[in-house]
Amino acid sequence: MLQVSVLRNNTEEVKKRLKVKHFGQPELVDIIVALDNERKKLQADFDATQAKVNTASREIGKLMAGGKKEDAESIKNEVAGWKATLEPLKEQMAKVEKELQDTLVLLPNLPSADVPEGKSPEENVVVREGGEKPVLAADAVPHWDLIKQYDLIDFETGAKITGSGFPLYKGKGAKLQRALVQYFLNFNTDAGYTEYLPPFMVNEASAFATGQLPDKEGQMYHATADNFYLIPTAEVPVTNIYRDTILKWEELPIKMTAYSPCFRREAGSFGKDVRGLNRVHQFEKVEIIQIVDPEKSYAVLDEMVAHVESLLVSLELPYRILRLCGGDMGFASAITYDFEVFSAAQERWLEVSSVSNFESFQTNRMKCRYKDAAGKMQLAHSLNGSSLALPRIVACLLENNQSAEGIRLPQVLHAYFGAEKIG
RNA sequence: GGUGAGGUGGGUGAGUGGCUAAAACCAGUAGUUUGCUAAACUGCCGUACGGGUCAAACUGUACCGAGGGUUCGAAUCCCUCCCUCACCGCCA
Repeated sequence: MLQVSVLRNNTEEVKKRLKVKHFGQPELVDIIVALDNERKKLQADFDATQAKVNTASREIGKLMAGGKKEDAESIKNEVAGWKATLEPLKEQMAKVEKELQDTLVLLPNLPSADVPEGKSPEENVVVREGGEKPVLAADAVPHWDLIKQYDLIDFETGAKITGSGFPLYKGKGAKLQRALVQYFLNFNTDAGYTEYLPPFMVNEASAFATGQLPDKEGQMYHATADNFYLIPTAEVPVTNIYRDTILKWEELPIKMTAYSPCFRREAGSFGKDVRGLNRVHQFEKVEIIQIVDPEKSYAVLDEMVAHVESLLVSLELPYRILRLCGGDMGFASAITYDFEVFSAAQERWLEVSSVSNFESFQTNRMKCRYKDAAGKMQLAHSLNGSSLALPRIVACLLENNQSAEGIRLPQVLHAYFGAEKIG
């Protein structure tokens, strides 16, 4: 959520930047400022009258104590008159405030100055590529065939148990998941991130704070009996650790990592895009999250990008890093880098991580603040990234490393998996 | 799920209708003093939204789990809900 003060003081600049995100309702900015003006005016009126009531009430107390009952009664009558005017003011204020709030949450975060212009994924900018695309044998097959061949995942039974998009990992397939999660978590804790294992369902307040509500309600599974949402990413519960919190300056940066299953309804899409592990409703992911001093958030962003990159390098996968263009960015993000790995058998890039700086967009919703060196209250900045989402990593590991002798695993996984190859 | 107790500021904790934004203590912070691996004393020390100011000072309103209600006036009384703790039940 953007701060009204920002909209008020930089109205034109805000509209200009919203345009980079291809946001369709720039007029909301003016509406919000107008609503806020109205809010202020109403509050001034209300406060002045309430002050009179408070003063009179104290007076009544003194008069009663002094036994001057009649004087007290006459003031009471006066107070009753003021209070009558207070009621409609209060209602009006609540109405305007709600309208202001409801409108404010419709505005996406402003893209940072580094965000490239563009509307669609084709306009994302490739920042760099790394690793080497393997040259596969002529009979190389996509991961869904390899999964069958080595009996790693049973999609059909997963569909029977729950529905399509809920894979049932089996045998070495299941063990590979465990190995990857372990490896990723250790990689992150070695870099100074504190490990958490969060709840996998969250309440409404938490879903709102990180921006899933009201924007993406339909994308989450909703347990209506208790009004809980299944998390689409560990970002939601973990970032919410610091909801309604005032941090001390020295506590920053806060670095957290967490494994969680991720649940996504993701309606739409078809065909090749959704085959095998390309798109599923439940998948495993390890996430990294930081809450930092605003001055340092862009340096931290670079650090997180480098961290994820080194993780990919260690997996010996060909990858590329994209800077998303305005039109392809998420609602809450100020800048996003996507990581994609090359799936050699499908001959396409698959997204495996997304590292974003949210600046104060989430922390403003969450009321996550800190006291700076001068003792002044400031909103912290929040960032997060995947390190990494498993399904597509698995798809690429399988496809890129297939051979007549089985699937070779990168060195770093040997100890975790207990073998050097599958098959 | 049942019964009971309780939810007050960073922490402990007082406060059962007005003089309480809220005692006291601890922590924190600024300073004084003595001096030495620290002590003593003094001041300051919640948040939000307004007004005010270059910025302060100053000032208004709200907030004592959340939301309603009673009252001229509520942390304090009433109602609903949430949460925590204890015991019981059920259960991995």
